[in-house]
Amino acid sequence: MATTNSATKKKPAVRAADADGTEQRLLREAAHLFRKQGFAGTSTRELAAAVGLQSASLYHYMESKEDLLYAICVSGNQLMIDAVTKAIEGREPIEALYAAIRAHLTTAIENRDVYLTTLAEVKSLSPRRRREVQKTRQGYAEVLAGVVERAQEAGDIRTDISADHLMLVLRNLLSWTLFWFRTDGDLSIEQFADLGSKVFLEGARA
Amino acid sequence: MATTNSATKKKPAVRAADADGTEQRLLREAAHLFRKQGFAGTSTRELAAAVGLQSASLYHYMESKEDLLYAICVSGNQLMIDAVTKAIEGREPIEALYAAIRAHLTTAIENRDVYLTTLAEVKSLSPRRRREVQKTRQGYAEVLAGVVERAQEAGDIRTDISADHLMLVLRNLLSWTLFWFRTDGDLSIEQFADLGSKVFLEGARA
DNA sequence: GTCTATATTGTGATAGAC
DNA sequence: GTCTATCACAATATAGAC
Repeated sequence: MATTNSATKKKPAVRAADADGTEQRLLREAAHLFRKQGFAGTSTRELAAAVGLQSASLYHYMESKEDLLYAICVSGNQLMIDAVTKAIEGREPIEALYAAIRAHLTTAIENRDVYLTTLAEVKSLSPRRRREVQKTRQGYAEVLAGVVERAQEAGDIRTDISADHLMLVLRNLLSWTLFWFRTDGDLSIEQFADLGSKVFLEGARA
Repeated sequence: MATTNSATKKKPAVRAADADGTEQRLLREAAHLFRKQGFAGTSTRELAAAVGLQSASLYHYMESKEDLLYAICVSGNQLMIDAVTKAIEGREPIEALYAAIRAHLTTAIENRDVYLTTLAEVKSLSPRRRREVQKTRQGYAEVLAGVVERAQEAGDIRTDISADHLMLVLRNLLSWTLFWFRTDGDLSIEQFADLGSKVFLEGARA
C-alpha cells in the first residue's frame, strides 16, 4: 500500500509499523475459521476468542456474522482481480497467460483462508448478497477470459476449441488446487504453476 | 448408521421394484441439504421435514447427524471406486484413461449431492472419522494413479512428468467440475469429458 | 416406526456499565 | 472499545406413549 507515513499526517498517530488493527485481525481470523469449519460451523464466541475479545465486542466491528462473510467474499474476488490484472499488464499474450496462471495460484495460496472461503462459503450468504458476490466473481472470470481470448487472437493457443471451453478447463486447473495444496510439501506453488501451465499448453500425450 | 440388516430378521418378499425406503430417502435428502447448505448449516428439523417426519423420528435410522455425513462420505468415495474400476477393466491403457475421465465425471454428476458433500464436508467429521474417509479417498486416488501409470508404461503419455504430478493436474481437472457444472446448460457432462480429455492430452497450444 | 413433549446446551445478537 | 449479563430462540438428542 502506498500510504504516506509522513510525520505530518493529521490522523492521530497511525504508524505504518503498527500491527494489524482489531478489525483486520477479526477479518483474518474469520476467514481462517470459516475455511476450516465452514461459516455455519463457526460460532461468534469461537471467533471472539480467536481475536481475544468477548463475543459482544465483535458487534463494535460488524453488524452481523454474515457481514463478515460478505466482506471476505468480496475482498477475495477483488484480490484476484487486482493480482492477475497487474500480472498481465504490458505482457505479450502467451506470456500473459503464463503470468495469469502463476499470479492466480500464488495469490490464491498466499490468501488461502480468504479465497477458499470465497469459493466454498458463498452458499451461506443471503440470496441478495450471494448475487453481489457472484458479480465480483464474474468480473474476475472476465479478466481471465480476456487473457485466453488474446492468446487465441495472437495465434498462440488453439482456436478449434472456443475460449469459453478452454476457460472451463483452465479454471478447473486453477480452482481445485486450493483444496489440496500443502505449503509444507515438496512442491512449491510456483512449481505447480509451471507444471500446470506445461500440461495445459502442451498436453500429457507422449 | 443404525442399520440392522442381520440375517436374523430378513423381511420376506423385498421386491426390487420397491421405491426408496425411508432410510434411503433420509440419506438422499441429507446429501442434498448438506450440499446446498453445508453440514453445520442443516438442522435435524429441516432434514426431518424434507423426509416427511418429525425430527425425533430420525433417530430410529441414525445415531447422530454426523453418522449420516459419515455414511455419505464413505459411500461417495466407494461409488467412484466402483464406477471407475468397472469402466477401465479390460481396456487398453489409453482407452482406460479416456474411460476413467468419462466415468469419473458422469458418476460424479449423477451423484452430485453425495459426491460434492463427500468432497466439501469431510471437514465436519470428527478427526477419527475424517481419517477413515480420507482412507477411502486415498483408495480412489490409487485407482486413478494406476490408470495414469499404465498409460505411461504403454508409452501413451509423457514420462518427463511424474505420474504423481500428472495426477495432480488430472484431479484438478476432474474435481472442480462438480462446483460449477449445470445439467441444464448447453454442454453435457459427456461433452465436457471429451473436452477435458482433449485438452489434458493434446494441450491448448496452437 | 412415528409421534408429542422436553431436557440441555448453544446460538446470534442486544443493553448498558465503564 | 471492551466488558458483564442476558434475551429469545434454535440446536441435537432423549423419554416414553401409541
